[in-house]
Amino acid sequence: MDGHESTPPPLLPPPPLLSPLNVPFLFPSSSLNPPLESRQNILPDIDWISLLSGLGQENQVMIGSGSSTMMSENGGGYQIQQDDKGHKRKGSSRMKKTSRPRFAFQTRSEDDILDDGYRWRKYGQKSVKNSIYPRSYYRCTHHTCDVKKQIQRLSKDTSMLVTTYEGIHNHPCEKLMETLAPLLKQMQFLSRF
DNA sequence: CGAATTTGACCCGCGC
DNA sequence: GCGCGGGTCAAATTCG
Repeated sequence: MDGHESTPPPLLPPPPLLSPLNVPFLFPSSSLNPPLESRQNILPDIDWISLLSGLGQENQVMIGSGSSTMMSENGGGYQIQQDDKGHKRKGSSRMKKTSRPRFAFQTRSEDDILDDGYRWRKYGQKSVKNSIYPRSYYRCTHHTCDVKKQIQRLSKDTSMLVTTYEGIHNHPCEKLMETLAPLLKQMQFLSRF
């Protein structure tokens, strides 16, 4: 029996903001904190809080680069969608029927696995219709966390990767913490003066 | 040797 | 009811 019926409280913003590492057009540099200017250029102001709090309804968010609204061929944009059309399996022990927040976004990446700071375990792979590439299914390895994600490459534009997150992490991002730890220590040290 | 991945089987919803 | 498509399970295998 898989007795985690209660859905964990959302603690973190959705992954797209935390997952710039291998996505050059999101944040061109390896820096975790790019200058505000360039960030706004690519990523318009998003009210993630209200976005997350409105999970009861259907939501769709599209983000384009600059003034263009749609994701385009020039490699300058990406697209975010959210929906909560959770699939249910009644009477089955396999899945909960609770609908969970889902975020889908496209990234332009050569790498099949984009490093978003969380640790994932692959639990399935399926070939999908109308696509020559298979879809991969991942689950967050954190014991208390039930977040899933699917990754699929577009057959139309093979450099595009579609990532769909389902659920919200109820724990901090390990790699991010790892990175920030020495920084925080130094800040603590400096703040004593 | 434990953890992660692979992969075929299985399950379920949906359209016809 | 049946077949198809998509999602998950779990045993076998690989990896670190």
